[in-house]
Amino acid sequence: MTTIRGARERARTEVTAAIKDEARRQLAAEGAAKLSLRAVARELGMVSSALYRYFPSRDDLLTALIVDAFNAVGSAAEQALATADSAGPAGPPGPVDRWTAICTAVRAWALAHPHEYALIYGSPVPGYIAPQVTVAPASRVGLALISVASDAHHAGGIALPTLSPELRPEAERLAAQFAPGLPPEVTAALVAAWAQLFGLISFEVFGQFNEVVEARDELFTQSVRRLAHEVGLLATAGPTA
Amino acid sequence: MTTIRGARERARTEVTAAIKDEARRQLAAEGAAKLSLRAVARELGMVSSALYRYFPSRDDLLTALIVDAFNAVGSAAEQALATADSAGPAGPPGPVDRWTAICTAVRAWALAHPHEYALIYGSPVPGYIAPQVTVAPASRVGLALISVASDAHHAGGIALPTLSPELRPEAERLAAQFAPGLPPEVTAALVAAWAQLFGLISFEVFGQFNEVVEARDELFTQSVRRLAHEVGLLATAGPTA
DNA sequence: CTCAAGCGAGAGCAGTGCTCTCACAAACTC
DNA sequence: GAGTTTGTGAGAGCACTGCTCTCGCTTGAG
Repeated sequence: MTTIRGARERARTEVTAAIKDEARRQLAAEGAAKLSLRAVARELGMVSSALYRYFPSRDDLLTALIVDAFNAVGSAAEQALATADSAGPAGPPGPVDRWTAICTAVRAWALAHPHEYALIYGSPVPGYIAPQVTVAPASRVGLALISVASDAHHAGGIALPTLSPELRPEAERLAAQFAPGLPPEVTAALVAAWAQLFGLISFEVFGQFNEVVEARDELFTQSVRRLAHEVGLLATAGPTA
Repeated sequence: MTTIRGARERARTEVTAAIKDEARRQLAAEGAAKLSLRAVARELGMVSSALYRYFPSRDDLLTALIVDAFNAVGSAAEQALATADSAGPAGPPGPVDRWTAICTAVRAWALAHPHEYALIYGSPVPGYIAPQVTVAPASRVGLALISVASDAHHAGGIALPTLSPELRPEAERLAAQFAPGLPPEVTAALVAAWAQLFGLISFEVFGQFNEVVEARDELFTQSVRRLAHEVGLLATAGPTA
């Protein structure tokens, strides 16, 4: 896979990585709106036009950063789930704890990288339309949440939420498309919980809780457990028990 | 109050309104990032430097638009609550219906004004710090939600949610600061529901539901009723019954 | 060894927010 | 009513921005 193809290609990947690193630095310092190609080039000791050899436009640079951010938060979620499953001193964790592990990891990543979080879960850039390459990385967190519900379901550790008749067709469509084998009651609740989870995180990251909520850890933890309950997850019963 | 002070002041308020109108038009067309003072001035037939007589900087124009947006969504919420209370063919509406009226109105406003919504509930502008004048308009939706819970509580139509011991001190602080007379169990759940409500709306407005959720009306309605239930609101019992 | 491809430098275009000075006109004072 | 203060618009200019184009140099493949 990573066969060295020559000095030129190696230099190219190195410069590409350096550009993205510097861009990420400016992103963290000033935000996406003030990300300037010229400033990146200046900091890297090259001239602005040279950057266009690596990224055809500013939006393409942003796309690369968006994909990286989605992958970062996605792998944070996946790793949190993995370590929660492995480091079990008292047996395998229950579905609620697995759910909480993912949510907590996403929140921690968001608080550690607010500008990258804003890039992917904040206001969309006006003319910018997310290219197809972003959808797979973007769905990693959602898939992790689905897997928790799916494992719990197969282990019998799930209680079906109520589902209004109006929402049932949509729930069945969602189940068929994203979580085959999961009851529609669960998938509908899952999608809602997914959005509400990011509502909690966004309000904290974007400062809406400033001067309002102080004990944010505690509020988040309680809310996430409630969301798990809404989805139907039960505190007892390990994923494979 | 609005005594006409002379032609000069009248012209000033007129021009100020025209600038904000044109800026709002550009906001709706292109988004906040592409809002250009020069373009606004061009459209209004004046020179760019003249705009600085009315708004000291681009950020000040944005602040004015932000305040207007908060007031717009706030009054939409308040009016929705008022009409829900007045137009009752079958007696006064229950707390859940009052809650749903507010949430639905906020969502409708957000979908109708996506860029203004992004301005106030999306990623914060990097260097921009919300001045004090924004906090009162910003809290109107929250206050409307609180009033629904408060009315229900005084009418005995509320069921106390569970409250973890870790969150209790914060909940009591919130109750004392924002909703005197409301039980801490309710205020904690209320704040969480507030954030989760905007999570649902933001995911829809910002396109996170694209290619995922189709029946958004139904999902929103069910989720909002669940949130009302989480806060402790009961479907029965009118606000003053 | 040759030659096309990749690359950086530089100039340049159209646009941006913002500052400054200058001239004019309205509004207030005496 | 004359004179002065104050608000206002126009214009030039500064330091930026994203982006395009051309020009040479270097590199690696044929």
